[in-house]
Amino acid sequence: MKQLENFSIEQFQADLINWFEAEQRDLPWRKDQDPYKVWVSEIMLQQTRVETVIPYFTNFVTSFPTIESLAHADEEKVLKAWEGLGYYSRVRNLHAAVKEVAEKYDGQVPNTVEGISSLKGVGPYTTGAILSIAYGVPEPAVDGNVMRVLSRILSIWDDIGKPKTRQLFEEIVRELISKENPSAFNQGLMELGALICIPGNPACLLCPVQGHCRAFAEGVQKELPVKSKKKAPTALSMSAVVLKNEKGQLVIHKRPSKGLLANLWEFPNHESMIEFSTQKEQLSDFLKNEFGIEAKLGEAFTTIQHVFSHLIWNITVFDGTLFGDVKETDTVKLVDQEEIKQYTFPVSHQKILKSFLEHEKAKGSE
DNA sequence: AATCCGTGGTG
DNA sequence: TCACCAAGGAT
Repeated sequence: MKQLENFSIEQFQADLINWFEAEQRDLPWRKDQDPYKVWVSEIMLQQTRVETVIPYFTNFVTSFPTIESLAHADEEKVLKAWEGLGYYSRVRNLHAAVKEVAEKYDGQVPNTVEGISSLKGVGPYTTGAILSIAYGVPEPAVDGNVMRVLSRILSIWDDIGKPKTRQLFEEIVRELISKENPSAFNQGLMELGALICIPGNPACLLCPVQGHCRAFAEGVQKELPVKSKKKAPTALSMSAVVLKNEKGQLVIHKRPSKGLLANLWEFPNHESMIEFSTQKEQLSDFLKNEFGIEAKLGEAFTTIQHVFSHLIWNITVFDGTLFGDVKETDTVKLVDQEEIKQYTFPVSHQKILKSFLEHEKAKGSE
């Protein structure tokens, strides 16, 4: 492979692994090599920072310490343990995959590429990560860190935003990886990317493999990796309503099982026209048509902006009072302020609830 | 291949 | 402030 010509592979492996063994962070998923816990950590770490994951991981493996316990756990509780982490299909896929492992593999996480990669939510990166870390199998685990680090070390100018580029790096890692310690090698690359070879201003003076780095030798480390820009998120105008009955209960709705924020609960809301003057009428029609709800809508007591990776919600939030009763179903419920804690809400609707409670409090103290 | 899918931290 | 981003996968 031409990218590795004149590259000292064995010395690089040794320098990287020695550094990792000496300097690696003390992280909760590094206390043992339980394949289940390695798996959970890798799913949580997808597109999510280590500091964010730590408390979620600790709580999750305490609540669901084994494959069996997660396989038999209630869906609502599993989702609740993920609340606020984002990318909620990860936990739905993890739950389904763990059930499959419990049934098909007698609770043993597979140790082959075919077995692991066929599990829901487990792609090329996670396959390599579990195999190398939990089982010591020399498979590449190419994530954003690995592409950034190797782009610099080998001075590779391919766009890491392109799917094809990941395959190139997998081929490179197949030749580069330590067969003796693939776990430390793969984790070392990622740890280096997280601590030293960071985006923007890499700490090259502290780098254990500086002597191997072609980008550093050429002084172009800040130019790498090449990464194409992503499309800007599109803004959406939304209306939402916190509806209360005479008992103080609130109306909540469960989102569909597919798509954005699947299976999470929310306050009734819909996309609305921008004209502020007609928002309340639109919302009133929506409530009647969608839920058969008759209500007296009050004031728009707050506006909330919530930014997703590909969307921006600008939500105008009304309060309101129910007329008569609401037909409760699997997807529409009336809950009091204690019961509501059992339901999983996206952060955007947590903001709505918080704002509503402050609004009520302020009204009450007038 | 390009887009969808969350959230919170950062310079 | 805001553009970028962080241990990706599914479609």
